[in-house]
Amino acid sequence: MYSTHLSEEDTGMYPNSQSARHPAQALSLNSQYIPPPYDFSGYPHVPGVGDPSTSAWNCIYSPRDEFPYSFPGSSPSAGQVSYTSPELSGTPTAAGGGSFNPYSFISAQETFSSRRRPHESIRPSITGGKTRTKDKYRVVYTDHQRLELEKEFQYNRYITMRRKTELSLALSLSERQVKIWFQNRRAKERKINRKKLQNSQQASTTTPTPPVLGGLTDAHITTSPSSNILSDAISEEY
DNA sequence: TTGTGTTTTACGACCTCC
DNA sequence: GGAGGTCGTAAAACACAA
Repeated sequence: MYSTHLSEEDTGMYPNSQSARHPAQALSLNSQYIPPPYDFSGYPHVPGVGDPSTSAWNCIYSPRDEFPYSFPGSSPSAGQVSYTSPELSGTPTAAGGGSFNPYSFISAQETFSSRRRPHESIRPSITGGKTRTKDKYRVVYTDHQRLELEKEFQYNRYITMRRKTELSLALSLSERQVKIWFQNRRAKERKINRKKLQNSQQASTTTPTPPVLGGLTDAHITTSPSSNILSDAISEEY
């Protein structure tokens, strides 16, 4: 039923995927995309989660050499993603001592887990494993994995090759999993935005009050990593 | 419990771009 | 041709009301 070829990159399907092109520069959706000037001195986008100057952000996301794109109307400096949800507002502890794991947001992970409590038995130990097999159709990512992916997503809707590689290593996921997670995450955001747009349209037709989400359109999700949409979405989802 | 609805991984099909 | 994009979907995992 399902092909078993998956996890190509676990076996090296994309061993050196150094594609020259970035999707954000090529896809049609790019009509919405405006590469902003990036001046990420530090990592200002997740105030509640990481103060670049004091937290693990510093070492992990140290000067992002690779974030050539962002979202229309957004500027990272203005884009203060607010992890308003309790789960996401965990304060990252200083990066875990010594060993190479730039993603040790221990407390964040813990707080993140308040809602979902995936079965331990199926927790992914996917490193290099197939993920859609008969007895393991899909794995459930750990809260930590999801938190880090989410943070990256807040920073940028489209992950770069380099960050994908870094994340996959740090989170013990394959690059393919990271890529697909981002695809799914964008789809989720579009879905949320569509829903909100519908709701606001309905509201505007049924009530005299102006729509709260003025100007919000799906396409523009894109607006900013720090958009209310997203914050809301996060709040809703986690 | 269990039934039901929603969310989360993962994929295939198809598209665009280089 | 190969990479990654969206879209639609399958099925597991999960939440929650009855």
